[in-house]
This record gives sequence, C-alpha cells and structure tokens, in this order.
Amino acid sequence: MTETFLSKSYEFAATEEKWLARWRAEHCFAAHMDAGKPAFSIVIPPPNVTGVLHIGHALNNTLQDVLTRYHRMKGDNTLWLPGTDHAGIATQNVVEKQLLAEGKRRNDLGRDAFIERVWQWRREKGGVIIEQLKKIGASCDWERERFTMDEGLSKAVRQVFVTLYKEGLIYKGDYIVNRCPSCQTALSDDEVEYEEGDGSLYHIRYPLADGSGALVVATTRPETMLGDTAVAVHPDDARYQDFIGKEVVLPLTGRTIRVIADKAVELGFGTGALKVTPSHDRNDYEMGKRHNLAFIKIMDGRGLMNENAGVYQGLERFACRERIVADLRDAGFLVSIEDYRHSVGVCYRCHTVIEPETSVQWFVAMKTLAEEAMAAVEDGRVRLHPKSWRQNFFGWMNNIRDWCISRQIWWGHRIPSWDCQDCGERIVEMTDPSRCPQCGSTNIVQEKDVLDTWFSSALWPFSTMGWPEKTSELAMFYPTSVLVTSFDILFFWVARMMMMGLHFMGEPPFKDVYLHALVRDKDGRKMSKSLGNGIDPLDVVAQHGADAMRFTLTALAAQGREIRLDLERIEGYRHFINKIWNAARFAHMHLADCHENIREIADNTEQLSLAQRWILSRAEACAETVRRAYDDFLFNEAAQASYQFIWTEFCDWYLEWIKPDLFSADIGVKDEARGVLLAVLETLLRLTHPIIPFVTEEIWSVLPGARSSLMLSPFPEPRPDWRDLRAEEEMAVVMEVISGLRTIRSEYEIHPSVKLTAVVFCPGQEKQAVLSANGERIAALTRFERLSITASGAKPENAAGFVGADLEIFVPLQGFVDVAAELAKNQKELAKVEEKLAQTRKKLGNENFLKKAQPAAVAKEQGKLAELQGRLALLTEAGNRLKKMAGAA
RNA sequence: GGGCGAAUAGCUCAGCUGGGAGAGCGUCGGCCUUACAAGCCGAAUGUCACAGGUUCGAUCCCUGUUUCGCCCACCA
Repeated sequence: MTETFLSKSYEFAATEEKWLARWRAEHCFAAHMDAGKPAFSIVIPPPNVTGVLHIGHALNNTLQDVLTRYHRMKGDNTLWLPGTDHAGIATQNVVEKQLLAEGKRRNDLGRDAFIERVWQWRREKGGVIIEQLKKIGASCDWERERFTMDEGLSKAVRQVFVTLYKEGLIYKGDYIVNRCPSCQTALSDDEVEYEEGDGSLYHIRYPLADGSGALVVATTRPETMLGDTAVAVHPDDARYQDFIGKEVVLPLTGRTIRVIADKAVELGFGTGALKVTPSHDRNDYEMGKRHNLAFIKIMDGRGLMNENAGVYQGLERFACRERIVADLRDAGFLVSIEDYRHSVGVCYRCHTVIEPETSVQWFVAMKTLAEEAMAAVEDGRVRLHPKSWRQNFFGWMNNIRDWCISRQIWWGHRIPSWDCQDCGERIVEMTDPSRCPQCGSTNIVQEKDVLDTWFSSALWPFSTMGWPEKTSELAMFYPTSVLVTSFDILFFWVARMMMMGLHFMGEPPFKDVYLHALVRDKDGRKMSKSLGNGIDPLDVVAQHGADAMRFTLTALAAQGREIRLDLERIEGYRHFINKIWNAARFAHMHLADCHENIREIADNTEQLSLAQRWILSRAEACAETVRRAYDDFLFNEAAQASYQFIWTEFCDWYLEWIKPDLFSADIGVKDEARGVLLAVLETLLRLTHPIIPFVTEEIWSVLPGARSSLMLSPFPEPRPDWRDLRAEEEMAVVMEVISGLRTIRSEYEIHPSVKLTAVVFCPGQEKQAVLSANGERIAALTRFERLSITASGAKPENAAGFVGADLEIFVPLQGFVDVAAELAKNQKELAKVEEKLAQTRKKLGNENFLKKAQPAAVAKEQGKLAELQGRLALLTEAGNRLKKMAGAA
C-alpha cells in the first residue's frame, strides 16, 4: 500500500483553478472540424453584456456544458459557441446612469460621443459575465466569442434588414405602439409587462351638444380625455339608441365629438359608454381606423402634455391627471370616483407605466415568417422539449402581430435607411449612400432609430458562424444540434430565430429545443433583488465548489416549469462530491503502484469472482441509463443514476467488499480486485465528467499510467460483456443475508466488537452454494465470527431470527433474546406477507388475468406466489416456535 | 375568457411508453469498522388531492371536481 498524497477532503477551490488554467492552456475547448465525424453544436443564449451571472444562467449553461462535454468525449466535432448580446436599452441605461453621476445627459455628449462612451464601458466592464461563465467550467470555445455588435454580426444584420425590406417584409408605418416615457423609446408587445395595482375608475359626464341629456363614461386615465375624438356605445345597447350619431361636448375643451356605435364596446362594463382616444389606446386606435375618427396626440415621448393639451401643456401626465380631475370636479363633470384594481402595462426594463401612442415605427411583417416556423415544428424539423410547449407555440404564432423593430435609442444597430429630403426617396441598400439615386441630391438623412436588440439575436445561430459569407463553420455546424434555453424567451427569441433561420438559411437553426425551468427559491418565489432571496452562483461556487452546484442543477433539471433551489440541497451534493473524492483516494492508495493495464482483467469477466462480475454489471447498467439520459436531455436521470450507483453500489457495497482482497497476500486475488476497481472507477469518472468536470479530472490525473485530459478521453462505449444478470441475482441473495444479520445486531444494539455466530438455513441448492462460497466475506462484512450455512436442521432456540426469501437466519443470543419483541416482529411481518399473498392469489385466481395479461406478467406473479408461500411457511413456523417459547417463559 | 402545468413520506421532489410505492434532507436507534463523522449500519413514515370511468389490473390512461402556480388575451 502506498502512502497517499491526496488530501482527506476534496479541496475544490485549488482544483478548479488548476484545471481551468490547464484546459485553457491546452485549448481543450476548441472546436474541431475533422472530416467524417458527426457534428454537435450549440450556440449560447447570449447573456446581456451588462449581465451578472445569476442562478438561471448557471442552470442554463451547466446543461449546455453537460451536453457539450458529453459529445466532445464521444468524439463528435463539438462546438459550443459563446458570446454576449449588446442589450440596447439595458446597456444604454447603465451608461446613462454613469453619465448622470457626472451630471451629464446623453444629449450633452451627442450621439457619436455617447456611442463611443458605451463602447468604452463595454471594453472595461462588458466581460464580467463571460469570466463568470468560465468559472463554473463552461467549456465554450472561447476563442470564438462573438458580440451582437461585432463587425461581422452587424453585416449580417444589415443584409437581413435590406433583404427583408426589398421583399416587402419590413415596412415603416404609423401605428400605435407601447412607449416607455422613461426609456423614451417604443417597446414591442413582448417588452411590456403587466402589473396588478390599485387605481381609480373615474366616471365623467359628457353632455349632449343639443342639451337633451348626457352620457357618463368611465376611465382609469382621465387625462386622455383631452385626446378624445368620439364616444362609443354598443350598437345593440337599448339605453343609448337615441344617442348614436349625436354629438357631445367634451368637457374642459369645448370640442364636440360624435357618439358612435361599435361592437367592441362591452355591454355590461361600466356605464356602457366608452370614451375613444385613438392616439393613446390600442383598442381606440382600431376603432378610430374603423370610424375614420380624428387622431389627436396629447403627449410627447417623455410623457409630457403637448400643445394639443391646451392649458395643460407641459404638465407631466400624472400631474395632469390630478389637474384634470380637479377641474372636472370644479366644473361639475365628475360624477364619481371608485377604487379600482386593475393591471397596468409597464416597461420590462424600468417598470415605468407605458403609454400607448401612435407614432411612426418600423415593422417586420410576421405572417409568412411565422407560417414557415410553424411548419417546421409541425413536421418535426424542430422538436420542442418538453412537447407540451407546442400548443403554446402554435397559439402564439397564430395570433402574432407585426413586430415593431425600431427603438428610439442610440445604442444598437442603426437602421440602414436614408430619406432624400428633396424628392422623398427612401434608400435601403448594403452600402451607405452618398446621394439620392433618384434625384441625385446629397441632402439625404439616415434614420435616427436603432433596431430592437432581438433583431440581431434572431440571427445569432448563423451570424455567429460568419454568415452571409459561406464559411466552413456554417457547413459543419449549421443547423445547430440543440438550443438550451429558458421557456420565458421562447417567443422573444426562439421563435424569431426559427423564422430568420428558415428564411435566410432555408433550414431551421436547431433540431431540438430544450426548454428548462425557471429557478425559484425554496418557497417557490422568484428570485429577486427586492426579496433578497437570490442565490448568487459564484457564492455557491465559493462555498461548495462548482461541481456541487453543477450536480445540483443537473439533478433538479427535471422537465417541469420551475425548480425550487434550496441551499441545503447543494450542501448535500457537496457531500457527494466529497464521497467520490474519498472513494478515489481509497482506490488510489491501492492502485498507485499498479500498471494501468491491470484494468484489462475486467475484459475476461467469466474468470472473475461474484462481486467483481456484479459491480461490472451494475456499472454497465448505470452507463446505459446515463447515455440514454444525455441523449434524451433527461439530465436529472443521469444525475440520479450516477448518484445511486456511485454511493450505494460502488462505495457502500463494492469497496467494502473488496477490502480484504486488496489486503490479500495472494497477488492473483489482489490484482483481480485492483483491475476491476480501476476499470469501474475509470468508467464512472468518464460517465460523470460532463456533470462534474473538476473532481473527475483531478482524480483521473492521479490514476496509474500517463494520462491526457479526461475531458478529451472517450465516453464509455457499451460493454455488453459486463452485463451479467446472474451475478446480480446471486449478489442479491448475499446482500439479503448481510442486511439480515446487520438488522439483528442493530435491533439488539449489540456492539460490533461482540462476536456472534449465525446459522443460515437455505434449502435451495444454488442459493446455498452461493452463500457458502461467500460465507467468509459475509461474516467479515457483518463482523460475525462464524456462519454455518445448511439446507435444513434443528432450528436453534433462544435465537433472534430473520426470514428472507427461501432462507432463514438464526442468531443464537442466549439470555438476550427478547421473545416478545421477536414475536411482535414476526407477527408484523406475517401480516404483511399474508396481505401480499392474498393480492397475488386473487390475481392468479382471475381467469381474465391469466387470459389477457402478458405472459411475462403472469409468470412474474407465479414466481411471486411461490416466494411468498415459502416465506409464509417459514414465518408461521417461526411464529409458532416463538409462541411456545413465550408460553414457556 | 383561452391555454399549460402541478397535487406522491414531516420538507423538496423522482417515478420514462399501466403489472409488488422511491431518493435526498429531516426524524429515531447504534457505531470513531485503518477512503470519507461531509462518514457507516439499522429503523419508522404514504387512503400516490377527491369522485367517477376504461382495463384482468390505474400513482400512471380518460372525464369531472377542488386547491395551487404559470402563460396569453382583456382590463373604459
């Protein structure tokens, strides 16, 4: 036995640092493009360049890394392509905040200087999240890192924009959009979130112009009345038939507006009369179009009342609301105010209440693009996991509205469109124009707006690989294999990538989409700064190690909608990592002086002893499960199977079993154990490396023989020669006896040092042979002095008993035996067996079962019947004996 | 209003295409057995939400109900 130089507990911090440096130095993550090998590729969902790693990123990237490392080990040409997103609004906000601290606004700098300032910020601070990803072991090909504002990606953006424009799929138009007065930009529908809140519903009287009466309308936004151009009622509303077509006087303004009839008005709601503000409400906008109403905008982009608001001009919208309400009250138009709970749309970035308003924006027509994407999901070219998302996907795609892609900010891809100021010609080309091609004027002006950030993200799977050039990367890695992302951006991002990929590459950008859950805290709440319940992945890494965190996230990644993460769970899995470490440390003590070829002993399974054949069989069973789990994105199954195999079977049973062999003077015995030990240990390291790369790599590096990196070593191939069901059955008998003996010792609280003997009655010849062959090891593992195994004989009196399947154990305990307790145990067991037996008999007595059930199921029941009957006989007999003893005492 | 999902041991959750209910943590008892006390051995614990149905057989499939969560739409 060699002196160990591995520390007693796993030191993850030093180990992680060491391997990160080495993997990097040896370019282990670099993608290969070898001819003839299958390709596996993933593009990272690019985190915002302003982002800081949160637990959701940790989950997302751990899962991608598991798949990447698995396929890399399988020998595929494997690419995991990393990068970040320029995150237009978010990044601009960050830099504006910086400026504000200096007392400046972006207009003080001007557009070019401001953009330069953002780039500067990006150079200095924009790499944080990438560095954090590296720390958790993400094996991206970092040399290929991309940024959505890169030169290459920008070129792709322009190509796509120009093409779609020329195809008529991008257009500019005056529509109602969501506007954030704080970010001062339009937002797409998806960028609006709804928050429930307490508000008021104001009832306002609008008198008829002819003085014959009045209508009362209800609104939550009274200030918008300044832009009213109609009052609408339902055409069938009996109350208002006389009003339709008449005019009312708009309070405070004196303007007269029409009363129109429209089915969009809900009969039952409020007063049944609806004020119509076409410029500031989506439904009213539609109604305005239908009835040819006037469109009066009353606010500017900052939420201030404009010149159309008359005396209210210049007021901030909510201040204006108060003034309007006061003035309405004073003038006698305010009928009532009631408390009203409703949800309001807010900006997903800054949570400012958004303002719907008409403005001129750029749009992508979605209908045809959406149809292509739906077809791809329909016919299985793109598979969603879990499948349940299909319905949501189709529902959304069927109701899709055109996508507003212009944003009134500076940071982003500026829309490549120029308008000739002289002739009005619009110029959208691949190169910047210097003059108008129509009239030759040089008085041309570029569009001020930039594109929605998701526009460039939508191109990510091919823009990052060099499109529009025809690159070898595209040929090898497009379409990518799988997209791993959170379901909350299925529509923001995944659907749009599909549309763009299909439209420009002719193929969907990925074959599988794995949508994982959102990580919540242990009580199911969203993690947020305000709740203070966030779990910082880097804290976790510092505290428990990257492997423990990765294993936890993998184990929790069952396909549901949410994952509740409890720090205790991570701690539990840290123990598991440490368990592996110590098992390896133990193995290393015995293997350090071996030649690595000793593992070849495991290639001749028929020569091996029972426990060796058993562990090889179990290892192969585990490998089968893990391989399938990785292939089918069943991450939790891979983790679960590994955990069970390693801790229970490998450590608790196998390592304990082979201890005497490892200390044996017989070199043949010793080497058999060492050879199989090495083979199994190597197998389990390979199996789990994708999940827990650091600890496995470290252990691998100290095993016998010259070794290259584990992450570049092959993943275990199927070993049908290791699978041995007979060995598993035989071992089960041995394990049952061991457990039985341990239970007896434990129940009587007999100290391990007290020597005991046992008699095992086992009528079955084969079982008996197996037990006899392994009697010595059974005794050693249970600290029994002697075990006699026999087919039959006189049952000992004054003994604690254990009844198994077709076997019975007696441990003589003169003077110690608690007959009453033994009897109680016996009766309880008896009742259980009788109940099961009754069930089985009922089944087998059922003609239909015999007739209709699968033959295998019937055979199984029959086997069960025999076993239970045997057990029942033994238990009954033992019970009678105990009763007699109890009576005698 | 439309859709999706969840309900299993005290807690957090597995349970893949129907055929004797599992894990981790926690609890209780014993053990420093020379890899690991972050450990080992053993024990206890479940009308698998409720009601029907299909089936020889349902935690699993179908219908309905209840509770909870999420998404979409609406929100004058």
